[in-house]
Amino acid sequence: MTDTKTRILDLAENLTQSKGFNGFSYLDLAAEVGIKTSSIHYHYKSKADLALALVERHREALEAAFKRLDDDVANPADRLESIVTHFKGYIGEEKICMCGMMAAEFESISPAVRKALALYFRDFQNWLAKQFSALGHPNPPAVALQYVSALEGSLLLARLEGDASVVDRSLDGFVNT
Amino acid sequence: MTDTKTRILDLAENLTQSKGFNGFSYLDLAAEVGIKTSSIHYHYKSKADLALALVERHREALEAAFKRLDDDVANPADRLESIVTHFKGYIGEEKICMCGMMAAEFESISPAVRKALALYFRDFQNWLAKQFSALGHPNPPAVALQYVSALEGSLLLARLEGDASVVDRSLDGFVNT
DNA sequence: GTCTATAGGCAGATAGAC
DNA sequence: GTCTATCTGCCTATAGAC
Repeated sequence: MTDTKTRILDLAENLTQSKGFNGFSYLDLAAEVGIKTSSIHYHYKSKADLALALVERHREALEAAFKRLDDDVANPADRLESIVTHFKGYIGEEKICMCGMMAAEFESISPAVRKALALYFRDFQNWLAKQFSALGHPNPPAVALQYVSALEGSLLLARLEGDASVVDRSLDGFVNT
Repeated sequence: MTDTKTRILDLAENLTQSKGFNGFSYLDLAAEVGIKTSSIHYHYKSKADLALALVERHREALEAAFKRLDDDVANPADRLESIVTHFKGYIGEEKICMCGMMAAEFESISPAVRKALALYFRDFQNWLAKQFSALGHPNPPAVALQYVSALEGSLLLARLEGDASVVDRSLDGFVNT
């Protein structure tokens, strides 16, 4: 039994990934949760507040996922594969990366959310750089940026083509085994 | 003196690149063109019609740009650089690739527009593959996909960071000179 | 926490005059 | 081609009762 506030956030995350943060309304959330829109406002006063909560929780979840991978998976190449598999899973549900979506909606989000988004991608790159470093790459931060760019772009193309293998093929060659 | 229909399309293209296709209204267009919303409807009966016109014109423009580059620029590496410079120019205006933006808005666009978008990216990759082929790459179509993915993703990140060099760095290494 | 009721604004779209 | 006028519907948000 998850509490209402969490259910709202879960739902909002899903909708953002598929339709974009501007692609759903408080009414969509309310209908699905089974309450009224005014009750959604009780939990998140404005939609901008919801956006910030969404990105901040997502960044924490990313950090947690990294920690888990670092603990459970010995090989850096396997860690990368695990992350990619996660993102590939979005395609089957016609979703993309939530933060990639919000980056596309850059013009309509608040400075606070922009900062949180930038932080998300920097965290992502920092962790990737560590993996590439462990794999012996000469310039880990550079490869990390290329990797994130290719991943985010490939998700757009993969959903368009309805083919998750686009993600694999876009990231092929980064890990030389 | 450009005609009204073209001015509408130009304006819609700009707005799509910055705010997204769902981020502007007929009222935005009307105010800027200096006519009423009903007049916009005269030129493009529905917003879905406008979307299709937008993508189809954009694909034709891309083809024309490729033809010009093929004619005017001898070195394939220089052609690629020219294309990248074009996309980098978007960042200063807080814009991204129009078709990348629409790909993010995938869920809210018609099947016809989805098809047109897919065609755009396939054309793009075909031309890129030709350049990589001329440069002696062993697997041109594969590199072409990686290149487009990295380009589209890097535009999202570059605008977020307010730094066009993100695009350069994301595409570094594709052309080995 | 959730409700009812309501506000003010904007969306896409159409009918018909000029 | 452009206008006025208008429709229906949805949006975010708030006040106040329970």
